[in-house]
Amino acid sequence: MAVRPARRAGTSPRQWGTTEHTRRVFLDAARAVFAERGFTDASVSEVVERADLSVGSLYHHFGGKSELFLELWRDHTEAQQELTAKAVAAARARGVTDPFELFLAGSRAYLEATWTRRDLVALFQAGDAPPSFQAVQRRSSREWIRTNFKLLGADDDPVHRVVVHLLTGFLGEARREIAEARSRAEAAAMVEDMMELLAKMRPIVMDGEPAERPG
Amino acid sequence: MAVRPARRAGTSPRQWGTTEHTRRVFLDAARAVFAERGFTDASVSEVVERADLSVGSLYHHFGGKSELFLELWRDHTEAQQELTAKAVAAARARGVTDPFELFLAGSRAYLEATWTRRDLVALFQAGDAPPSFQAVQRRSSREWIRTNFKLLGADDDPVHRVVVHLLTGFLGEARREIAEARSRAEAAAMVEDMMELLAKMRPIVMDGEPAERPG
DNA sequence: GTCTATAGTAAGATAGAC
DNA sequence: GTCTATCTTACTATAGAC
Repeated sequence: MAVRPARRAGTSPRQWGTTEHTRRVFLDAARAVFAERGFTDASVSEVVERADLSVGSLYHHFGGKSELFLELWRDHTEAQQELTAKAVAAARARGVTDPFELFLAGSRAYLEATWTRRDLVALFQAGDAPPSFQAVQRRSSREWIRTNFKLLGADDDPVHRVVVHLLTGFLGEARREIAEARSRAEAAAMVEDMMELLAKMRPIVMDGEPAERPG
Repeated sequence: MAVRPARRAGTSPRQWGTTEHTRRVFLDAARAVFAERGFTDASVSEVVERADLSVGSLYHHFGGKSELFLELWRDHTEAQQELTAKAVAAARARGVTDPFELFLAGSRAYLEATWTRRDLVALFQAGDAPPSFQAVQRRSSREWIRTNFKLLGADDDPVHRVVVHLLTGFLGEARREIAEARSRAEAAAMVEDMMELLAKMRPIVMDGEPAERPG
């Protein structure tokens, strides 16, 4: 933890934080405020107050309330996607080749990561967000499914889009439920239930392709 | 169509609209404005202007922007639910008893109704809505599935909730796609594709129960 | 009971000094 | 890069005519 530069010290020469540090402080404050109040009811002033910085600085770094929210989301999803991609790579290294099995491995990692970040999961799944958010999220998850799991080819027709939505919707809603568990153990049990359900979706997703025989 | 009472006519005695009429005028204006701009970017003033009424009147009848939006949604969903319930009743009258088949019959009617109301479907599916909306919508669709289709019993555990979400999410997303079709014919074709996909969800929804034999 | 006009308030956004 | 002071917009509330 870096110590925040002293402020309001008239005697010492003014010290400024680095851009990276300031952004981090703003994002941490935003996480707390948005998680507590949701997007609409959160005020820029409260974030500023909590960060012990100024409105102008926030606008300098982010451009506004919506952009701050989106930045928080980007941070969060990047971490999640990295985690999932690693799990898929690990499964592949163990010799798994069936695409749906790889998808399941990634999904498990994704669901298991929910509990430790449950405040953010609940926030982004709650639906209270800037106007553009749902569209951004939709684009992002479509891309994510495509690049990580390569299950649905490059087709971009309505039915394929709905299948992708079905998967991301399922995972999102499962996370929402897991985020509300009362203990880490309960959350772990819910992951197992959800994985069982997800496994049943093979015929919908794979659309007639037979499962590969193991080893 | 009732003729709106003349306004700004200094000579004739002032005529007022009835509450019912005024509400209707506001709701029609709100439909146009919200459909064009979404919830956040729509302004109360623009709705008032389009309705050719006053801000105070709007607040008198609805209480605010969010409530106006919710009222519009209620209007819309009530109509949809009635339509769906009728289709299920009709199927039952034809002798259909398999619960999943009844569910399919209702879903078909629901999807087929999309095209003529595509502005509202797109609006409510877009995700730009007052803070409380997603929660309201979630509660409503859960109840709707439960009362109309009686497929999932009274269980209220996480897995069942996710299955319900899977169904409503699927139907909602399917509608979003259908609403964007370029012609009524294209929309009709998409309904068929979506119904085919939905039929594949039987094993997930029915959870092991065998299908009934026809006849 | 219904409507108009107008004032109040809150919060997002910006300008410009340091 | 940071901050304060200020602007602007739009939701909200109310007084009072008809």
